Amino acid sequence: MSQTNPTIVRTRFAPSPSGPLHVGGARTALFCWAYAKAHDGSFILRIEDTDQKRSSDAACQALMHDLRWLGIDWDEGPEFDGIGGGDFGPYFCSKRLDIYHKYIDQLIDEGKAYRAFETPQELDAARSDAKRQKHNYRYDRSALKLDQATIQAYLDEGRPYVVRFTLPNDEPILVRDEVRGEVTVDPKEMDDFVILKADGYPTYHFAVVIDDESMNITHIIRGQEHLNNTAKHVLLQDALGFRRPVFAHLSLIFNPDGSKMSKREKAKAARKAASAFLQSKPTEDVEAWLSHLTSFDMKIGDLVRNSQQRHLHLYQEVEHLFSPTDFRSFLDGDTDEPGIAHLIADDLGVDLPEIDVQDFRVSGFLPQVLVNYLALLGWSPGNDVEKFDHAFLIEHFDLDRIIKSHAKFDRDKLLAFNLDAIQAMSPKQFHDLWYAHCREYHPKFVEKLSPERFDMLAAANQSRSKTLDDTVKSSQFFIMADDAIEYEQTKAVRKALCNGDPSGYDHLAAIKPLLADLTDWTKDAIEPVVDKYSQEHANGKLGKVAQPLRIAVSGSTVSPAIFETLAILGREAVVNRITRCLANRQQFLDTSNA
RNA sequence: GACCCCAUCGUCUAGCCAGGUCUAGGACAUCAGGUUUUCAUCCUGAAGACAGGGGUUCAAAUCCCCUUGGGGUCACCA
Repeated sequence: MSQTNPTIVRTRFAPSPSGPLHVGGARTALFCWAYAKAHDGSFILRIEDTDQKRSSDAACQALMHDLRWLGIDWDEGPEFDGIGGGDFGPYFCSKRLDIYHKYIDQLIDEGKAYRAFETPQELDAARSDAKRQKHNYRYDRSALKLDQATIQAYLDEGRPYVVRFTLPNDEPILVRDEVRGEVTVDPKEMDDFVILKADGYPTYHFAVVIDDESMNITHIIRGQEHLNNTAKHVLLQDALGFRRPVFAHLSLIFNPDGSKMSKREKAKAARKAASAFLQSKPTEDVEAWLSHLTSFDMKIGDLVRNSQQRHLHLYQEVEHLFSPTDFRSFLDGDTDEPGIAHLIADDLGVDLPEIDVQDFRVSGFLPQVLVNYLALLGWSPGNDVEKFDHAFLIEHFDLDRIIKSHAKFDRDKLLAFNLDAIQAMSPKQFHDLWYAHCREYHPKFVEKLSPERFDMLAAANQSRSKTLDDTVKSSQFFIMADDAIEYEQTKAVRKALCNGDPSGYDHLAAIKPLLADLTDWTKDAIEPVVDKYSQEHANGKLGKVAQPLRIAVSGSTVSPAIFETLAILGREAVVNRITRCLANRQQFLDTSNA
């Protein structure tokens, strides 16, 4: 874009602190940030907390935490973790009420806005009437016909009112959008919209216009859901004599099935899991399960530390426990409360779809990978370039390569990118990251493994970790008690243990003393012993011996490379587990034949 | 329903604005083969798209129109 005047680029991300940061919001923030940085400008974070009922400080903190985790730092905005501040504050709408009121008064004085006294109920009724008669609802401007004496009388008696903006004329409204081109909106599609709510707070439309002007915002990059609203903003800017910033509206991100990515996804998945679980249960069991669920202590802090409930959100400040009634109405689909969805999912051991930034964090995605992927979802640098970092974005990002069509979120591709990034790390980098992830979300891993063993496990897992979390899940047997290992009743396990002559069990019995006698318990010492054994007794087929060993120590056919696995577990655990596996031989044969 | 936006492999996209070099390129996923002590990797290969119809033009994935399909907005939410 040609910048003819030397205006300094200023972009802003203006989220509402009413919930966790959604990937869609994160992408908007990323694009605002990238554009500002690419043009030597400033990126501003402003908290749009004009909805008193839904805003919370905890959500705001979580939001900023997520932004910083992604590496999206703001030049101006709320102070947080060493950044923020600035000369155009306050950066919370709720602290700018006097500014809004000044402009509201101005508009009323100039006859460009007026007070209206209808109640929300009256308006709802009028709206549903209009809907029934199949025509579009527009506010009928009856408050405009009120004479001054009546208005004064209403004000004197303290009747609540809103302020509406008077639509100026019938001229089509032209919005220039950097990604969509010129969009015209017929004012007949709008009505005298509310700019000040009865509680004295401005609506989004009003606050955003005032704030963007007073904070010198030059470029407004936001989701396409605001495209229609932009006409209102333009009208307001004209009425107030404000400058008109550059607009760029981003298309939305969807689920692979084409549905909108929203918190409802979590509720849907949790309900599905619950109904599968409840299917065959008698009524009393359902009751018992519900009361079991309500017994969780929902205090923040504990929640996040508790690995069983690691998905529960930082932002949630739940004062009271959910009641069985809450759960029931959730299961009936009357509410989509994500807290309940996570409780159910954790209890049932199912994964919920990741839709919020923090979901991706607990799932073990790397922030730079998420940023890379998100940038690619709606923007393309061209030339088949796909992998890039923050610095590349700062260098190359611009509005002209923003994609106009909607995109579906492809989790498999994200996963592939994450694996690539993990494999590209140095062993030390991976170790440190994996350690931090375990300490945060799986503290038992850090507590139960000695540092030496933890280090070995990290090294053994790096190249097979699609996320920081998936190898933690598949490595549970490393921290289990020897007698807690359960042998999977699967075809693969049976085959490895029972088939052939000698069978896997026979090999285990034969190799056990060789391992028990090993004095130097390292990968390099174990390997030749097992290799030599398989040369002599299994036609050199290492798998014939390795698989039974793997099952004996882990309970399943999946683990890191076998010699590393044995080395990490230690001789005592390995021998114990082989002994126990052999002792279970008859029982295993009986039950697996049954 | 009204208005607005969008349309290239299953998915994300390059190519489109400045029409020919496009028998449409890449990535993820899929399939086949190979490597490997399991899983995951890794290597090689294959299959796979210009939504449909009209124009404009010597020439259209590229420009225009219509249809169809998808999405968004229509709050004292943002």
